[in-house]
Amino acid sequence: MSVPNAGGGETKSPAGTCEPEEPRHMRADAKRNNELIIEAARKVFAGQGGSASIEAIAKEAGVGIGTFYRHFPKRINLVEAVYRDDVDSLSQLASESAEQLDPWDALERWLWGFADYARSKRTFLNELHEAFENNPDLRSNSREKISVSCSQVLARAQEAGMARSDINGDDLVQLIAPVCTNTTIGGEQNTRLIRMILDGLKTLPSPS
Amino acid sequence: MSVPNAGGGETKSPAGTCEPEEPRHMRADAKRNNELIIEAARKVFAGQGGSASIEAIAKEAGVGIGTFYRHFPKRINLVEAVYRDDVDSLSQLASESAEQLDPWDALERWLWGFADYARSKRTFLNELHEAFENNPDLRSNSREKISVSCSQVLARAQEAGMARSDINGDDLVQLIAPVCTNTTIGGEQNTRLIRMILDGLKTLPSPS
DNA sequence: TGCTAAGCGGAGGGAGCCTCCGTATAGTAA
DNA sequence: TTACTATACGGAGGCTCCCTCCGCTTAGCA
Repeated sequence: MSVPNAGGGETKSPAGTCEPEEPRHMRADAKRNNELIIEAARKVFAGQGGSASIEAIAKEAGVGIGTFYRHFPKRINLVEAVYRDDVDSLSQLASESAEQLDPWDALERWLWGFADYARSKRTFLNELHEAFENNPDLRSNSREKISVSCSQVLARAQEAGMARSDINGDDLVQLIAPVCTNTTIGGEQNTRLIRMILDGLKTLPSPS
Repeated sequence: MSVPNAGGGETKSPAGTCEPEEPRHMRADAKRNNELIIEAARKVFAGQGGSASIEAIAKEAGVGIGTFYRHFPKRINLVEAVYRDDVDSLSQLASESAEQLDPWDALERWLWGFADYARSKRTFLNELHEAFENNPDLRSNSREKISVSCSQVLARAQEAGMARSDINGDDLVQLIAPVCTNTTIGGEQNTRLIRMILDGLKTLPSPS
């Protein structure tokens, strides 16, 4: 969950020097609205694309414009928050799947989750690109997190002999992401291609 | 020179089926304004970035808003026109250089011209990306044109024994473009890197 | 020289972004 | 429970930008 304005201070007060262990209390209503806005933004971006108006997002979230801007002073802050939240969800999905499912099912569930994530980025690639430019760490940190999550479920399946071992998490992510973000690949084709990748992943490498 | 609304018809009339040999007469003032707008847009985009206002561009061009929209009904049409014009300039530069200069100087001059072109794209990469999405042919056609131009000057230098022969136009473009579009590379560093590439290009391949 | 298709230009409607500030309330202390 | 206040809410309104519309102007032609 990303809370750019956490700390509740006025916009003018310096926020850079706060002690990290004491993230300053946030009122329950503020926290709830923050989550509502991110959830609404995800929905509206998916429906209307990344250029959707802030008014529409605030309305969908059921909050006023003023509240919106208190939480996300710049539009880019919102894009970033939605993205961070998506990436965090993927990390969580990896942990949950690993706890609850057998190794192959956990891997498959995570990969489908990742495919959903990647597909959802198609509608606001430009905005995301801008967010990356605005904050270079965002890209590298997220990439790292995703790679770790993928490796987590993949390694478990590999150790159980359920997935081929000549591929790593990064490879897999690089293989699936483009298939999902490419706008010329339709939904049905996308699903078929990912199924094929999964089948390949399940197969032992052919002797060269 | 790109003239999206050439033919002077109403916006509603279909423009896709025109005969290429008879581009329908365009009044001299219209042609002049079209060129003025593209030139102004290049200047304003370079100074203010791709999100510069259309008002600013029209003002720089010395034309009214109405005139602007007669020439470029959508903002994206302008981005496309500027880009096409840039690419055409590169083609022209290749031909001119080949006529006027010795093979190596022609190659070098074209490559510096290409570097300028690529650098100028940094300020409106997002807009360009949008234009490519809007019109997929734009990307492939432009890439092809640039590749041809580069090959034209490169081949001449190679035939004269002034440039190594184990590299082709596409390679060279792919090598230089990222160095120029990368926003983390400063102007001075950029120049040094390109000089180094040029030196490498002049050198015979080392035996492996 | 006069005609007219083509082009010019800017007022103004509409939409979106963001600020400002009066009102409401969660959390706390007594 | 009550009273207090730091924190948060919300929307009117100012600003900017996009684009349309339509009356005025003029290049090019007969």
